[in-house]
Amino acid sequence: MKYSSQRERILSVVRECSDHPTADVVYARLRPEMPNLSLGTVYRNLNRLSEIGEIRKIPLPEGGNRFDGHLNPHYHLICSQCGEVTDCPAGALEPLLTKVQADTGFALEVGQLILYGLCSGCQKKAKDKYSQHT
Amino acid sequence: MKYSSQRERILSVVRECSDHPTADVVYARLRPEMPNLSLGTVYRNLNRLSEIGEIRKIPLPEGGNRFDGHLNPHYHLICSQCGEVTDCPAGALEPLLTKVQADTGFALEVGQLILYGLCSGCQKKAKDKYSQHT
DNA sequence: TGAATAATAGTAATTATTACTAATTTTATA
DNA sequence: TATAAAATTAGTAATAATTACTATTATTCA
Repeated sequence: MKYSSQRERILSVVRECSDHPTADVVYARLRPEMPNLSLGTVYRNLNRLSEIGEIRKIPLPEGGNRFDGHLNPHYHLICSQCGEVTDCPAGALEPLLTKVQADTGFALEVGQLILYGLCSGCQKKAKDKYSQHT
Repeated sequence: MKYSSQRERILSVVRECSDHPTADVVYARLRPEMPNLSLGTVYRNLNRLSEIGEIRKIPLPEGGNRFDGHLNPHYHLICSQCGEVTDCPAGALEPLLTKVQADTGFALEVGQLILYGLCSGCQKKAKDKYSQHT
């Protein structure tokens, strides 16, 4: 793989952001400094970087992908309501992963462990909505 | 929600198949008996059925969704290589769900617990590939 | 330095999905 | 049972995210 300044900046942006940007967001953030950067280049490089393990790809339940430049073992919680992606340290999950592996023969990728549910904010909102009617 | 024969058949097909079909597959399976069924109708109904909890939507990492008509508590293992979706009983994971919930305040949807990794078949293939060079 | 190769920009194409609208079906009621 | 209101459908057009294509540009290493 040859060096390219575009790829270097794309990697930097993903590493510096902690908000799990989409390809589009990475593109928007780089446009000011690289006015003729192409969106296709962003997609191509995000995919290659995640293939070689420099970053992680996070598929969203509602479609689309986000990217994560932090490689420390952690998993992702995605809120089905607001779409927020939260990081959680993987530590507590190690025994579980071992168990799933033993039970199923499936080699789990910790970086791809994604849990869907409702974040505490949206749980509260949902509760408040119901209590209006009581 | 009003009754419709299309929705009834769509639900049946998803319940009868254990292969987690996509909207496209459901459509293809119903076409012979309902020649002017519309793909949009299939999408609309699969989404509504999953909203009301009659079926489950399974987002794939590579994009696209699959659907599951089996509501017993289980989670899904998705192979990053071949895309195969395997069911696993949720029993083994209960402690995990409790722990994640306690740690993060995140209300996990068991039906949306999706683990990505390599299935045993693809692990074997990958291993065989490497051993050619040794 | 310069040939070989990889990467890019810009555009077109693809894929899964949703939106739109007129016609049809369902349902509750007279 | 007829019928009016509302939901649903078929068929088509539109959208969104992503990939493919190609001529040009940048990198590499001999």
